[in-house]
Amino acid sequence: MAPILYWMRRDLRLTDNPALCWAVDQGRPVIPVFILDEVVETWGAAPKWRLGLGLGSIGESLAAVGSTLILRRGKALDVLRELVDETGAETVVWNRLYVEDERLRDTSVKEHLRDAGLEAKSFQAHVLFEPWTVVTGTGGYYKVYTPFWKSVRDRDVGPALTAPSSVAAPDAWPGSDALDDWDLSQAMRRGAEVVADHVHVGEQAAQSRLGAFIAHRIADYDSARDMLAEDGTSGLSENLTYGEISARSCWHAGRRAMEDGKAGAETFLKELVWRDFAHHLAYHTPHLIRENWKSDWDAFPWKGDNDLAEAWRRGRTGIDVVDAAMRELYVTGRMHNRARMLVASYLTKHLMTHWKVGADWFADTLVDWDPASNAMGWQWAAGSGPDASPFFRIFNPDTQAAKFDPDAAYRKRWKRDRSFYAAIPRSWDMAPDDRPVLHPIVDLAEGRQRALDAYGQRNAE
DNA sequence: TGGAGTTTGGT
DNA sequence: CCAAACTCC
Repeated sequence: MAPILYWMRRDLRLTDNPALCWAVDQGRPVIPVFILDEVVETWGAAPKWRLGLGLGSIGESLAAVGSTLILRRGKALDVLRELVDETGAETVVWNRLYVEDERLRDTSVKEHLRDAGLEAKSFQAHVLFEPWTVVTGTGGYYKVYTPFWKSVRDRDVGPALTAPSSVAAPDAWPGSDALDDWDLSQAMRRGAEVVADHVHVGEQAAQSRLGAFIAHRIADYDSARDMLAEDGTSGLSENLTYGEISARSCWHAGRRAMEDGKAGAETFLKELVWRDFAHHLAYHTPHLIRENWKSDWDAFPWKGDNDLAEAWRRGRTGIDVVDAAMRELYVTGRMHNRARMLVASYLTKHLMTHWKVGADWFADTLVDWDPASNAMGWQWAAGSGPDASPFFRIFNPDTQAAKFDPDAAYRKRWKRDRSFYAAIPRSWDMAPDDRPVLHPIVDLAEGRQRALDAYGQRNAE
């Protein structure tokens, strides 16, 4: 019986996995494959490293249901063709993605497979609402979040699919690379062993994280999620980006919490929909990822990468909360959402540095990096994006810290955390006895005014 | 999902 | 004197 190739990408789970479920339901052998392909090769260091952990975990999960994850490296289409030749597969299935490089790849793969007489099927799994299904009254796509939210919040997302209890194996497995040979940690030239203490890898970890969040934290989510020192967020971004849990599972959990009268539940649903909105925008306006969404920002006198940006990266700006947040980033591979907004505002406004510099750095260092959310977030902060904060909305890091870190617990925690020195890029050659930056590299009032002046000048032109 | 400076209306 | 309201950036 001809096996089905299941091409895994950002869907490293068994539960609520439409492509996998469909394949299993055909009653034919299924061959799951992950390809280290032309798109994945472009990822930054931390995402690649974290991917390796995720692949290890889903490999074990697949083994537990009688299957095997095949690992191959190469151009996606070439590898799939080879596998078709090797296994006699007549069908290839996958779950859809929406960012341009992924979408161009997938469209081309589908075309070529069908031209070769194969069945190629894709499924919705990564987002709650596919970009082309959310349409404004005038037939366009949404550019502002709130109307987007209102148009989707009452939709039925369908039930989550149960995980297959067994996955039929082919008579013979095609050859597979060894995960260790890919050396996905190679690019991570900083302390992977430090970050490893902070990641929650795999489907089980994701589900228990969701469970704990719903049970203990969602009720206070509204206010607690903004507090820098509190564990008030769901922490699920890391799992969602690799598809270790489905957005739909999170959605159902949030809806149930809302029905149980948990106050913060709707805010959690809104955050899930922000993630969808990012993919909506990335699909309809692919340039969101790399260029100013509003092209009139092309004329803005951004500084490119520069010494101030380097101080920002190294957590040596002299602004306590900014430096703390950058340390949190290296040690944990993540950063509190409020801190992300704050360091992004600081880099783009006070340091007048192009948002791409920050976005690229996040793409290299975050274990929860998501191309759509990252680009949307940075453009929102910079003012160049759709539904963006107006440029004059400049966060004062000290004021923000006073509001969201009132007892300075967050700032103190990361100032004192010595593991930072083991977690930073080795090339930085920084040591605990380095003299701390006590004086801000840019005065907050001056930086704010300089940014406002540049904005005013640009508007006057 | 602002901040800073000013006005206002209460003490 | 102070905080809420308001305005401009």
